Amino acid sequence: MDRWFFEMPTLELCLHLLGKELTLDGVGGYIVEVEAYMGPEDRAAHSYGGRRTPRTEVMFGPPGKAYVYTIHGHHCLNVVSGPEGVPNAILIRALEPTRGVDKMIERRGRDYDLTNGPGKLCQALGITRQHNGWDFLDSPLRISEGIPVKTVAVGHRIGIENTGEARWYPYRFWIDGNEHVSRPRKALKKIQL
DNA sequence: ACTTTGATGGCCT
DNA sequence: GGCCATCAAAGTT
Repeated sequence: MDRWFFEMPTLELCLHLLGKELTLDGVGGYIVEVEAYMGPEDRAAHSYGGRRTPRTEVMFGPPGKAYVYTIHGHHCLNVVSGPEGVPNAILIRALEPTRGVDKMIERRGRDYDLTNGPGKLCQALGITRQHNGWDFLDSPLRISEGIPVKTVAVGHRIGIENTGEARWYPYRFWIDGNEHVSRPRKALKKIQL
């Protein structure tokens, strides 16, 4: 990937992140599910209304960096999207494991359901708040070329029932038919790439 | 200093 | 499908 990759509009970047390989220190897999969080105008976003706090600060900076937050004792990884100053981010919700599976099994304490959820994949890869702000182009946390994607399914996002109309926004994207998607849902529509 | 709130996961029926 | 453990971050007093 190059710097331009992360300059794409957020929803477009979602499509292009699918199939890419995400790794930390040689452990990781193909990105198979993501969700967009569209900053100030998206009630489900941590940065809704331009809310700028120590937690959300990294989203106000340049795209291509990691935004890692904790919830319910778990960690979740986002790719900060642009344009710079607009606090958009893309939540990585699921991977298809490719590298370091033994390490993932050790960290997860089981040999199934290793990376089919935002908290699970962070545990499997060893991602914590210490990785907040890391650069995907210039750190051990990397996004690189992966596999071509034929069909992307689109649906509403998971776990944001208390956000009014925002819960229905079609901002969830996954590789159609992939076995590692966190919570199978019927697609609102499908996009052929 | 205290209270509320989840972009979850695991286990249950 | 539902319940709830759990804790950092943010909001409130």
